[in-house]
Amino acid sequence: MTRPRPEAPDRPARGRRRASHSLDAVLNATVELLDEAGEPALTLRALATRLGTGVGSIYWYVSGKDELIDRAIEHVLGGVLNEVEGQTGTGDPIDDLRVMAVTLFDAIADRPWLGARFMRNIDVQGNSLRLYEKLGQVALRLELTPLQRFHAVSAVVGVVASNGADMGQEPPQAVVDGSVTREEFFGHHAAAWRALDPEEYPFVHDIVDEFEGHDDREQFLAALELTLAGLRLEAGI
Amino acid sequence: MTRPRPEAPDRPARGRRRASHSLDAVLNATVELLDEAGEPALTLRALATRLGTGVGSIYWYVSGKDELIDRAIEHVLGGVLNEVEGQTGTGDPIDDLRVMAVTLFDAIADRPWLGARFMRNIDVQGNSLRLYEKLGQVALRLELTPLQRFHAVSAVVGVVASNGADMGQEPPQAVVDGSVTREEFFGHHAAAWRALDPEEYPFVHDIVDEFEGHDDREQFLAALELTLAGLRLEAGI
DNA sequence: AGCTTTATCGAACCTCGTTCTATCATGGAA
DNA sequence: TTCCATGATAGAACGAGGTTCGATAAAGCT
Repeated sequence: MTRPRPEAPDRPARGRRRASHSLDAVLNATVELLDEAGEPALTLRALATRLGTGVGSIYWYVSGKDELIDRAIEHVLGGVLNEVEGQTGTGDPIDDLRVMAVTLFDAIADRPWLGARFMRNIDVQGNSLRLYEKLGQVALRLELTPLQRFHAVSAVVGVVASNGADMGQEPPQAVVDGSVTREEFFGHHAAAWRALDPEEYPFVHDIVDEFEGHDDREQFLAALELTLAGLRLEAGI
Repeated sequence: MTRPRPEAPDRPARGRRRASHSLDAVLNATVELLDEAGEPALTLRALATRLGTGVGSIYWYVSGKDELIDRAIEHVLGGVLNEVEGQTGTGDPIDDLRVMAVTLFDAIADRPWLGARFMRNIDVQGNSLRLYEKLGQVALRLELTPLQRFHAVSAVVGVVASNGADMGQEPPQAVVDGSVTREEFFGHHAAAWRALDPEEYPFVHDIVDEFEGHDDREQFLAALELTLAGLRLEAGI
């Protein structure tokens, strides 16, 4: 986690006199498109159409599609940050970490496209850095060396990102046309797994039932719990 | 983790009489391109040129780029599987899990492009499933419920994938032109972090030294250790 | 009134994945 | 041997997408 970005020379805050579009409008429309149909739906032409403008205009606010997405992520992360800031309890640090991690995860679950890039690049200044900091401040309350703390926070972010990224890739047809439900989709594969040789695939047979009815959130919570338990042990509390 | 693929109707094994190209050749060239310059370098035209053939030919072996990459991953995962199969010790299950996870991670570190898609889609039949199974067989030696086992293996895979995916996105210019070394790159951002208000960003200041000199592998090992410690606790050993 | 900066627009360009059609070799059937 | 189905190849053409460019207008400044 926490790899910085090459540099994003933020445009000088110019006075938007009669701004028909402004960066905010572009970002809002971007988020709309992403929410509605995920990353593939976000094309510059579609965005321009929605904004009632030309493609070229977008390039005045943003250097390209990459920056567009990065800025959109920062945009929605602002909301998440507010949510997280409201819940910095003063109780057990591990419990606080859990609450914050779950909040992050739920935000991603709501916007699967976030999962793909989430927290992969922490800019200097920005909401992702602030989120990282907020998480870390809880870790400051643990009796750890700075290195241990760095690793601890990275690990927690990793669990969120890893399980969150998973949500970003739902089965394609199931969503588009409703021909196959999620149950059918997983059921189909579970059946294939059950058909495997039990001698050769004992583990797959052992967990196929759990796989068939598995819930992404529970899976995330379980992974988080393991990491937090290890952390509690390391901190000796 | 472990989301199955929509279905890959594997082409019937036809006799390759005087096969000038064969699926293997295509896959090898694909892996070469990916190794040399990552995913963006893999275009069908570049692949065709390297094979000394036309783009259309590739489509005879593979249904499209997606399947091409999936098959390429399966291709290299075969080697990883062999490595892993040689080291299924009979000692402490947790130790065995660690060894296998580290082997997986190192394989990804060698081929950063693997990180992005690694284990995101576990096909029915295939090396990724076999790897998953191998990991799981170790977990079978732990006193856990099937659900706990399912979550445990998913968590371990998640740690590998999450930290492995991180390697898949090194700073771009640093590799292309050697104008900026890795040290300079991280040093630059560390400096920016140090310039932040210590009151507002106490955690960032606490760990900035560790960040500046951080090592991806150590970070992965630390995260893995936390998960394994939690697992050991859960299994009561 | 000029001139510069800010902002907009869409045509044109280029790359890429994919499709389509033409073509050739091979191998068995007649 | 001849002929056709099949295996296999090649590359032109299509369409979608990101990005560049030049033209243009509106707003501020001198």
